[in-house]
Amino acid sequence: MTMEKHADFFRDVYQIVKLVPKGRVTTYGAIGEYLGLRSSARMVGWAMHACATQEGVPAHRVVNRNGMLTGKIHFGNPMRMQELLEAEGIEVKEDKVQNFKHLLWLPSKELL
DNA sequence: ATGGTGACGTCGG
DNA sequence: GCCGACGCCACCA
Repeated sequence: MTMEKHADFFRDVYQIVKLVPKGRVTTYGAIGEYLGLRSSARMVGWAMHACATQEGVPAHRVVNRNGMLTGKIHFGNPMRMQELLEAEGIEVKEDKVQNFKHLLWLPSKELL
């Protein structure tokens, strides 16, 4: 029942995350806004938590609106998220994506 | 039922 | 620019 609703919600979120280009990042709020969830970015975070270890979803490309790696804790190893980003050429310093503004990928703009 | 918590964000001060 | 309040909504004790 509600599980199906959640499943739909998860699918929507994951689908967008999968569209984030390698070497770019997006935010919880941007995803929520694109899905018409107004400003319940928390739900996006909740969805991401549900897929934390799942394959095929580049969860490391989702950061908060300041470009900070607030979800690093949920990657098993706290360093994992940063490593994944750096492996894509993204520079991370003090848990913050450098040049964040330039790397930001907004579904509402770049997606048709 | 209720209050606290959280991968968040906006607004005031 | 930092801090607190508030809005958000699912989850958990």
